[in-house]
Amino acid sequence: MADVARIAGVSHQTVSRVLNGHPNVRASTRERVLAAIDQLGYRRNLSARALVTRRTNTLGVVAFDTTLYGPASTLFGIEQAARDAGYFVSIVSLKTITRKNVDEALDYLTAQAVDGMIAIAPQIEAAAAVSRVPGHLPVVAVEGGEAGATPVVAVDQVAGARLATQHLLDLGHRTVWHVAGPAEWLEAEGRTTGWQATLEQAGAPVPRLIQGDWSPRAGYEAGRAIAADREAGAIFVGNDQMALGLLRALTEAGIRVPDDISVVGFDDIPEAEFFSPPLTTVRQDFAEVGRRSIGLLLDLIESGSVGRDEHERIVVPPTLVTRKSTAPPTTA
Amino acid sequence: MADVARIAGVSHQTVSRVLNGHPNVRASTRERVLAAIDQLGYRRNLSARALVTRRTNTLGVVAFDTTLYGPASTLFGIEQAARDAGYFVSIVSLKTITRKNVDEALDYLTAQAVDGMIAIAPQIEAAAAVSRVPGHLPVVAVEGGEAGATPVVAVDQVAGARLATQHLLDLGHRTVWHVAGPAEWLEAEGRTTGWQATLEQAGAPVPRLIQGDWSPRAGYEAGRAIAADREAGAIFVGNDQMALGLLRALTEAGIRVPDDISVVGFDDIPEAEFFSPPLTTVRQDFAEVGRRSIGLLLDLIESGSVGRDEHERIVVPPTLVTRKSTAPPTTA
DNA sequence: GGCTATGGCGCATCCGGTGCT
DNA sequence: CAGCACCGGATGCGCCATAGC
Repeated sequence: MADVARIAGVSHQTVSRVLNGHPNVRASTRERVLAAIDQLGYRRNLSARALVTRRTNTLGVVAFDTTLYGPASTLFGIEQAARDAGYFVSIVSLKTITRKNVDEALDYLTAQAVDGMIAIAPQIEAAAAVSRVPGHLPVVAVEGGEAGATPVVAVDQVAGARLATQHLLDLGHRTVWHVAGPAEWLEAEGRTTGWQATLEQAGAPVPRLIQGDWSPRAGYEAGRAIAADREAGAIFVGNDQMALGLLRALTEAGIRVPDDISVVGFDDIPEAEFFSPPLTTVRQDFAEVGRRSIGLLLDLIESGSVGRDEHERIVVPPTLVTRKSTAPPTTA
Repeated sequence: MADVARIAGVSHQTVSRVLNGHPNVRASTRERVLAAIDQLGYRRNLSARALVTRRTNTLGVVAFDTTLYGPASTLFGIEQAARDAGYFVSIVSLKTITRKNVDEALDYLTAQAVDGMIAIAPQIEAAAAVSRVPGHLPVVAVEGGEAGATPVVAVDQVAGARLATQHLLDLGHRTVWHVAGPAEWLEAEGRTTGWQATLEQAGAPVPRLIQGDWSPRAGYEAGRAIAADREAGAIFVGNDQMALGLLRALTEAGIRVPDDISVVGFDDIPEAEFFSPPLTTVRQDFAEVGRRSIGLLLDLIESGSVGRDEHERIVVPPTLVTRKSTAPPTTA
């Protein structure tokens, strides 16, 4: 910066003023400074800047299993939005969620002195951990639960499940079975809730819940069980991956979809359209979730508040994508 | 830090020494300092530290379409390895690759004064851009090409394609068709090369290449074309997603896999095992790629070299995963 | 060997100074 | 002479390194 000042024939503080868009600089002076900066290829030292401003211009993100389509997409949206807003993003992705794990991750980001944090906290344990971050640090939970005093941005899982269940009911199915995600996941919980509520509201019987773990394998096993007892005519599966496994199991058992059984998934992964048959599913707008969470976080940061007073909750609506895996029941 | 020093009854210098694991500190003093740190919940200011050490302890990663399984997995591996090594990671993910795009991303990370960079550069354009980063900054390209003087860590695409093609040949197929990824992708290029070389080596005819773009839709269209002219008996598809679309198209056309046509994919995404039929494919160890690239980058950083003298290239071997989508040809 | 004092990293910012209207 | 636009000197952020005790 001293060099720039010398070349431009001004003091280094004038350079600083130009850099920070301060008003009290004559246009011609600004030009000269800019020219010198350009000539030298100068870039200011962000560490020094952070030292005095006490802001690192970095946002921390804790994510879980970014190998899955949902988290990866959300992360992607977050990163885009943050960069557009001029923030750097530092990420920690965890394969498994344990209390220790999450605490370490939050600690890690705190050590880095991020200006704010986003935790993709789809599990109960993670959501709880989020509420333990140092009190002065703005935090937004994505897909977090109601618990704790952290602002949340989430897709409306209950509404999504209602969409799926109602769709099957509307087609004329007597009831709808459900293959759920793991119990610790808030999303699984929301979807189960929506499914059950819709059935009860319609006066339909609520079949026993089938537990899965999001994996295609779990879906496959659920499919085999369903194929074995031949009770179900319509199934709402907790995510598309499990739906894939389930379709596979039904195919192997000689059960035709949608002729014998209708299937609805959740997520609308890019592959879903090419399943056999193409999957009717519930689409989540992950990019929007990313954008909204960054928006909320930046509001908190810029307002200087920590946002834990009035627990804000932004909900993004999902939509139903109808394809070929659902049809009216064949009255046998 | 001054507070810690006061509580411990030493100078702030001694605190610094304890923090940096300096040897010349009496054990009892160290204890006192540690106790004081603990009591105050003190964390050192990394900006201040970076200012004087000129190292930010941050690694930059540029990735493309982290929504896809491959990039997401690689990124995950990188992040894990970096964190294990005590580095923060700052990411930029790009949806599309243009020269401008990539340059901006690299610029962005440079501005952040990262200690080193990893560019997941699977496209020719991206690989070229990588060679333009400021000369003093250590860079490793993942999935980059031979061009430029940047060290590279990559899965051996040619070998993978050979595995796939040879497998089909060994089953007795007269030749193997190939649905390739987009031409600008180095991975697509490598796979095509391996496929063609294997055919030529075996004295098998080389069918015309079918172009795809990695998407299930492209695979679907390729599948329709193949179903229409009924020439192919064995197909090596450039990735699993396209293979899914292709399987779908074949199914619709009443072609049975593997009875009528054998299909091999590439990637081994988690869903592949549950395709109809379960897909024989080539597995890439993305986590290993992530680890190796971080290892290489840290070597460069710690050796103070920039590593552009002897263009190192680390190659990770892929493996064939045999499932149900391939079988000997039915001699009709 | 075990410790303390001093200086400086590169920046922003307060405050005070110059020249002009 | 008041008031403004513009600019520079000094100071300190929290840390590490060097020299000294």
